[in-house]
Amino acid sequence: MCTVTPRIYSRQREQVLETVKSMDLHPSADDIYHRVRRRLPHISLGTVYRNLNQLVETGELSCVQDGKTVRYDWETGHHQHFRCEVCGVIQNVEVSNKEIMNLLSRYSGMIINEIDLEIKGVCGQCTKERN
Amino acid sequence: MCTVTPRIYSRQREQVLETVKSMDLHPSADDIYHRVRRRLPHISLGTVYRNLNQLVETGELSCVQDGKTVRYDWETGHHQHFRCEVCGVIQNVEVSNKEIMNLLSRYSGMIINEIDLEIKGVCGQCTKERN
DNA sequence: ATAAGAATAGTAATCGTTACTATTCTTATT
DNA sequence: AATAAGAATAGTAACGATTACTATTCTTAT
Repeated sequence: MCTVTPRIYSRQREQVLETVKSMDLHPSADDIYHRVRRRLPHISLGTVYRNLNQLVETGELSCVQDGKTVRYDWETGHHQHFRCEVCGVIQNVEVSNKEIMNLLSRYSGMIINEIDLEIKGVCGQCTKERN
Repeated sequence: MCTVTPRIYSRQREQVLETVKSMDLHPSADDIYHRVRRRLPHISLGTVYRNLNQLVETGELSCVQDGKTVRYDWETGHHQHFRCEVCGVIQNVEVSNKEIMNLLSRYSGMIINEIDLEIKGVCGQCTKERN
């Protein structure tokens, strides 16, 4: 039996989700707040946070920790992150978890549930601009 | 010519470093503050933060982001982290960067400087206790 | 002994986020 | 359509981690 948390429609949640989907990857809650306010000028920051958290819980969005701030992402499939140390952009990259797990085979006492890989470097764009 | 940032001795910095070295891995700034106060009861939290940041900059300590708080580590060599989702412990694990980089060979536009891998799961201790 | 300027203690301020509360909105039922 | 239960909201206060500020104290080269 599959109990779904009862959830009521709200224009605010709809707009938060639509807005994240319309933005480049990895906006912060504040970025999203300012963008949503174009459509719903009276929405409050707390509402944005509450809905973002909920949407992450239900798997409709994913998120990454970026220093002390959380950034959101409409790509929810399995992926890892590349962060450019020059311009700060975060790009999604795909590395198979299975391959990473193979590298960890020597650690046998623990159960591995999730792998978070962050690659830091200089993105393609910034590499070009440096020359 | 190698210019070293002028840095003056301070009992506080010495104790911060000694204290981190004497603690289990990954204490937070606040953990360290409370421990250092046993020796230097008048040290201020700001001083602990300032010195921790400095010690990380000079490579005498390393640090990991843990949610919104930073945790410190006297192991400065190359290593990755395993985080237990049950007890919250962070353990250092070693995975060769070269092997991970091989998995990323398809991403050719970017320059990779650093790899941050966080593995989440259940640690050996918690696995035992569950049975 | 002295002077320049690091470093400090203590406090206020910042930032991202969560908690609280009175009010408004959604929805199932009539 | 009217109603009632309880989600969700706006607005504000509070929070935790961290940084900034400032007058005072320490360290060190001279």
